[in-house]
Amino acid sequence: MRPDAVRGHLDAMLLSVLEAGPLHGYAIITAVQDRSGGALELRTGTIYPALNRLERLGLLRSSWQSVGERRRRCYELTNVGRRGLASERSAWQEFTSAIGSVLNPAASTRPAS
Amino acid sequence: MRPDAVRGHLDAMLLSVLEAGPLHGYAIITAVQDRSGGALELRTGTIYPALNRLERLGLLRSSWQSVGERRRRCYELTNVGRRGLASERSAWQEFTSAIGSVLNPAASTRPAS
DNA sequence: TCCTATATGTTGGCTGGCAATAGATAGCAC
DNA sequence: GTGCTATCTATTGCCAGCCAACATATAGGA
Repeated sequence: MRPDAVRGHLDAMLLSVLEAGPLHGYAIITAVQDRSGGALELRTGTIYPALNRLERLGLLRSSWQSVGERRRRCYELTNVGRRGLASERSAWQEFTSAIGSVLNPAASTRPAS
Repeated sequence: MRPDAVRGHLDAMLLSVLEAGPLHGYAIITAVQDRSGGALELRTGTIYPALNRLERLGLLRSSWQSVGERRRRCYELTNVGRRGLASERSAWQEFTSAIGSVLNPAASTRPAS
């Protein structure tokens, strides 16, 4: 998988892995990696700025937690974020449908060519 | 559809619309638009440099044709281009599969959460 | 005469993920 | 008790690659 393949679809993925409940940054990286079967390895320089941006936009909210001496910043969806996720999902559908129909046009639309 | 939605998938689409036979630049734009149901409107600043690059890489070959006083530059796939298209198609499958499984994880992989 | 469609091309700019870097805690193996 | 790895957060600057804007020309209809 090309490194910056997620370009344009990062927000959707971040919101999606947070749908089931709050996660901290490092856990988000491993969650995406797990869900994608190891295909997607997000970098810290990719997600931390993105998480900040999503929080600034009101799609996420964060809170610090302590585990021993460790500090974790946990992110969770807001209601705005939930609606954002829904629209990101439909945008993904439109996107794959559009590109997909160019790459593999349905035979029925080009009957005998 | 966001303007630069094709980012990273342009080559695949160009090779794909040329699979059935040679086309010139302007016809490629309308072909992509038609196949995508109007969702994708490529710009000249997008495809002409891309076509040149693909020719330089040996995936395409071009030839000038005249229609009256008009000059058209027709592009067609080389054998290298045909193999390139095949690998672009499988890359597209892997890509949609990876992102898709993050956006909509199969219920079976998270049985009762 | 003007507008639109057809046709090809270039230039500069911007977006956004990434590589590189930085630094801290924690646990295990040796 | 020393390294190595995993866990955890964060910033900076780069650059690939598509796009907007621009430039140019033929052709045909209103």
